[in-house]
Amino acid sequence: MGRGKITIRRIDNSTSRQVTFSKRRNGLLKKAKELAILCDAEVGVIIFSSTSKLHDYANTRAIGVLLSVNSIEVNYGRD
Amino acid sequence: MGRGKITIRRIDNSTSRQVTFSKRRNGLLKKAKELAILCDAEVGVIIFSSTSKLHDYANTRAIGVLLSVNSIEVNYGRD
DNA sequence: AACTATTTATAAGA
DNA sequence: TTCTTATAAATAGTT
Repeated sequence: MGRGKITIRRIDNSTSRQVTFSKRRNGLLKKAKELAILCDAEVGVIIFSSTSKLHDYANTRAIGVLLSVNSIEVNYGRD
Repeated sequence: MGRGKITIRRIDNSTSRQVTFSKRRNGLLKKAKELAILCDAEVGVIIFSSTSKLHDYANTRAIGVLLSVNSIEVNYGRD
């Protein structure tokens, strides 16, 4: 979707890769939130950029907790 | 996107909600995979439907491990 | 950081 | 419930 069609393979140009990362990250998080609301689901998204930096997460208690520390005993689910 | 515009709020009709869930779940996972490949990122998506059933996850070792059990000591990150 | 031509996702309908 | 299609939304390339 855009001025041209692309193939899904690693973007070599670092600048383009960063721009695309930023755009698509936002799009993914938006869709995750929409799915959660529309369908009453719990949806979690975590994204590490290629530099291992955590960029974002959305909507699920357990994931939020999980990401706030590096090593933790977790219990997954809704109850 | 579709025959009509919708507002983002919980879909009351159970059947419609299920249909939308199925469609959007697939869309979200596809976009997650694309982001991971295009931008060389690690992207994880987990989705619990409203009945607490795990539906899917995509692309990140730690999440895969995490979801395979219910309670586990995890170490998050890329190394 | 905005714009817009196109592609892609998807809401309804069949 | 799987397939179709009109339309909304995301986004690739541009400015």
